[in-house]
Amino acid sequence: MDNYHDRRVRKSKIALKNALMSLLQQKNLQQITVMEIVQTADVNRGTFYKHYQYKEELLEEMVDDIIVDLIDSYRNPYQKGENISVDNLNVSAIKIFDHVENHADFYTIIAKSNALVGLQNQICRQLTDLMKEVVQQYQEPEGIDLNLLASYQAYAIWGLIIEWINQNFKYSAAYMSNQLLTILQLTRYS
Amino acid sequence: MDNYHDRRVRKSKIALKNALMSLLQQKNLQQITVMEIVQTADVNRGTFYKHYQYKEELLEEMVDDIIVDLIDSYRNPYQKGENISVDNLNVSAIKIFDHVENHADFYTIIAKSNALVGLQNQICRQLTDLMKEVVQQYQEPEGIDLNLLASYQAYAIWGLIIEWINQNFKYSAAYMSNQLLTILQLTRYS
DNA sequence: TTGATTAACAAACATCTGTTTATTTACAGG
DNA sequence: CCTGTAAATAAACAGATGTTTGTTAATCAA
Repeated sequence: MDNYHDRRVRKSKIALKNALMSLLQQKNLQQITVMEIVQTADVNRGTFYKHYQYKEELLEEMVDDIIVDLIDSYRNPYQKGENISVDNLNVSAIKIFDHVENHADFYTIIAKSNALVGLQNQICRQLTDLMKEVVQQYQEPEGIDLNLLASYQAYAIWGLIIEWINQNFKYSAAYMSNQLLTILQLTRYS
Repeated sequence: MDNYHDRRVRKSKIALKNALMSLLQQKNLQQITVMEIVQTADVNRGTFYKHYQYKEELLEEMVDDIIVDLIDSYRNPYQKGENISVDNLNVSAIKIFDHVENHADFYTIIAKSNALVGLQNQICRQLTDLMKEVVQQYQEPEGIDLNLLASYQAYAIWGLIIEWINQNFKYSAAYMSNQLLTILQLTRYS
C-alpha cells in the first residue's frame, strides 16, 4: 500500500506527525480536527486520508516508531551475549527507562491524554513479550502461569513509568531502574 | 447540571449506554457514530449532546459506573461464602477478580478495544489508590518510594487481568487471585 | 534522460457533528 | 391534583468528515 521508498510519502507522513505532535502539546486529541492537522502540516486533506483512516491511526504509527526504539533499547544489552539474570534485568530496565526519558515529551502526552488509541496497550504488549523472555529463564515457577507472570511484570514496570511521568520525571532514569531493582530484590525468583 | 433524580434523564442515559455497549460488541468506538448511538437508543440526538460532549464521554461515564462497583467490591470486607485469608491483599485481590468476572463483557471490550486506553488509565489509577492503602501496611519499605510501589502493584494486577481477558477467562477468579498470591508469596515484604 | 507510475492536489459531494431554536411532554414538589 | 421546571423532541444550520474525480508534477527504475 504505502510506498515508504517514495520520498513524497515520507515527507507527507513526517509533516503530519510533526503537526499532530505539536498540536497535542496544546490540546487533546478529541479537540484536534483532521483539518487542523493538515493545515499545520501544510498537506492536502486527501493526502491524510490516503495514508490514514482517522487521526488515531496517525498516532498509532507514531507509537510504532517509538516502539522500534524501545525494542532496540531493550535488546542492546543482550546482544553482548550475557546471561540473563537479575543484574541483566536491571541493565535492561536502565535501557528502558533511558528510552522513556529520551522520549519524555511523547510519553507524557501518551500518559496524560484521556482519549488515546491503543498505544499503551501496544507498549504493554511489547513489554509483555520482552518480559516473557526474562521470565522463562527463571527456574521452577512452581504452579505459576508464565504468561500471567510475564504480563504481571510488564504492566508492573509500566506502572512505574506512569508514576514517573505523573511526578514529572523528578527522578533520574538511573534512580528508576534502581527502584525497580530494589523492588525485584525483595522477590526471590530462584 | 444533570438531574439524576429525574426518571427521564436516567432512562435516556441508560438507553444510550445500552446502545453503545451493544454497538461496541460489533465495532470499535471510532467506527461508531453518535447518530448510530441515538438511533439504537431511540433517543433524540439533542438529548445526547445535552448530557455528553462526545461518545467518549458517554463511555467514560460507563467506566465510572464500573469503578463505583469496583470500589464497592474492594471495600465490602466480608460477604458470604468467602474464606477470609490472613493476607489482606489476597482478600482484596479476590474481590477485584470477582468484580472483573462479574463485568466480563465490559472488561473484554475495554481490554480488546484499540481506543480505550484512557479508560484503562482511570481503572489503573483507581487500582493504584487502592494499592496505596495496602502498601502502606508493609513495614520498612527501605528506600522504596511508596507511590512507585503502589503504581507498580496496581499495574501488575492489571497485567494479570489483561492476560486473563486475553485468555478468554479460562481461569476462575479464585484461580487468578491464587496466582497473584503465589506470585506475591515469592516476595518478602516486611 | 525518458517514460510509466503514483503521490499530492483542488474541487465537489453526501454525510456526520455540534449547536441553536421553538415546541411538546414528563417530572418533582408543594 | 396542580403547576412551575426542565427534559425530550423536531428542525435547521454552519462546519468537519470521509470519499470521489480529474489534473499536475514528483519520483523511481530503465
